[in-house]
Amino acid sequence: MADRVRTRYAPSPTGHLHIGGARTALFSYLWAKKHGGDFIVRIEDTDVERNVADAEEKQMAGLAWLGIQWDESVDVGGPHAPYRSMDRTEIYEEYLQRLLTSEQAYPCYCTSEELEQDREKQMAAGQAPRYIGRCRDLTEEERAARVAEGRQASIRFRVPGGRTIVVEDFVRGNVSFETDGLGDFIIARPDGRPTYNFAVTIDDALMEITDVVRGEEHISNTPRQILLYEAIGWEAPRFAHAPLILNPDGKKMSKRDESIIQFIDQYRDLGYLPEAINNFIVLLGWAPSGEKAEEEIFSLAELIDIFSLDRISKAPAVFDTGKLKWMNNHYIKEASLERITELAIPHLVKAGRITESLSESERAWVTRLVGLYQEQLDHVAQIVDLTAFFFREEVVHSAEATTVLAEEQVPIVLAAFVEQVARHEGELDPEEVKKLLKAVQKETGYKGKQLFMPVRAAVTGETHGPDLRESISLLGKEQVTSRLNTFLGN
RNA sequence: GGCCCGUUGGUGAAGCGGUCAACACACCAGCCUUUCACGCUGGCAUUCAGGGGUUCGAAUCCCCUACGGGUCACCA
Repeated sequence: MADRVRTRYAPSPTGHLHIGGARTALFSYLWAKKHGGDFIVRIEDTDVERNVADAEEKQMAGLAWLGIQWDESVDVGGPHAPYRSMDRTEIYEEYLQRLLTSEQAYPCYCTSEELEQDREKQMAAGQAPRYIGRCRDLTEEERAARVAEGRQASIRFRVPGGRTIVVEDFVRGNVSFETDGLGDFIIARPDGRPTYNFAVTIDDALMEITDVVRGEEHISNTPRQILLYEAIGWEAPRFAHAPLILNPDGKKMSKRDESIIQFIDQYRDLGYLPEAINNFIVLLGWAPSGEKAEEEIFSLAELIDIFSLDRISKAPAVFDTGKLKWMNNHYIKEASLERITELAIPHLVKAGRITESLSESERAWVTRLVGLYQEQLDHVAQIVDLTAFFFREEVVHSAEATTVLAEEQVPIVLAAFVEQVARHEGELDPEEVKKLLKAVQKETGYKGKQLFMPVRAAVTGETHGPDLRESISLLGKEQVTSRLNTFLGN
């Protein structure tokens, strides 16, 4: 086996990049990079019926967005091309023939109906459903007879009986399986296309993958693959099976599950940051050790340094949406205002708040607007609702605002403020607003909440909100004046 | 049903024979602040699914039970 660590992420092109897939890819990537090795993305498209047209691009785009860079794949090529299973059929064919010739595999003529019946019988009898071996020891004549009947042959691997296969797993330690519980499994369909277990074994071996990282659902496939490696005379790679990811209810995440956003591009579209997603996802079933155990904010570079497969947990990981929000907010606060603004603009455009092409001053205005909310955003899309009052034609007063505005000093304070604003020349920058408010205070004698709350309530319609001076400044002289006058009935 | 695996607070999670059982999210209280948000400070498991054992000593090792999960496809 090559010394250089090589890992791979091998999705089937059936949909967008999923949380679970992203985690598997991340783990694989981190492990390879930690050892200065290679990370490969291979497309496992042997189930042609299920393949979805642009799923391959979607998967790769998702990885690219996360910053998970591959060294070899369908787009950049590499020394072990091609990287798409269905482009490798002649390779599988070669090994299939080899197994057939050595009688380690044999043609099976059973129909789906027959197999289904077998299964039902076994289930009814309380037995484990597995292939009963009807075609296992057919003579040449018997085979010829089935072919003459017009039956099609799939190819089964002849599982040796009475053996114990030990899977050496980074996370689970040694897990053993009895071959007697396996049953001969199909490695190629009647049309010659390999099944997953066969293709994955051939591909991993030929691509010199040293460490296979994948989800727990694959662990029971592993003994089959080990048997295949053995039959062909290859050394098996090391394995690491990551635990399942459960939804917040502690149930297995299903594709239809609506309690949780499952696809990476959905997070991207909502304004989650890739570094937050990576950081959150890596903690799904993995935890750092030693002094790093008390930390949980990690950059990709840092993760490459501290990640280790044997720190992956055996217990399922629960997707904690509250934690994700907190983490994304953390990264949003850390990001530059320019970057967050850039992400916010499309949302504001889509909501009809601003136009697509912004003049320099408009852009500066939007930047300040976003800056007002940057620290409280869980995800950037929230900017639309948060900034609603800036764009409304008429101020809508909340119940609390109405209460505040009923106080007796309100008309006096507001009238004084309108007057101050009207008398002011030039732009209303925050410092100016501060001075005007101060002047109102001197003039009317009202200060603190009695002064600020009426102004806030009348201008924004809310009793809560971001910095008042900046808000008023952003609203501009005209808007503030008209809103105030409307309220005062002028 | 067979075979594999898991089970620490409201939640995520560290812990690998001797700790007052980390840390974080959430929550509560206080501070900061014109409000909200942010931030800061403090509080929050006498107990590690339950029951047996091993040991001077167990969340940590062994066994049983319960619960949860994976898998037994011509899907990956």
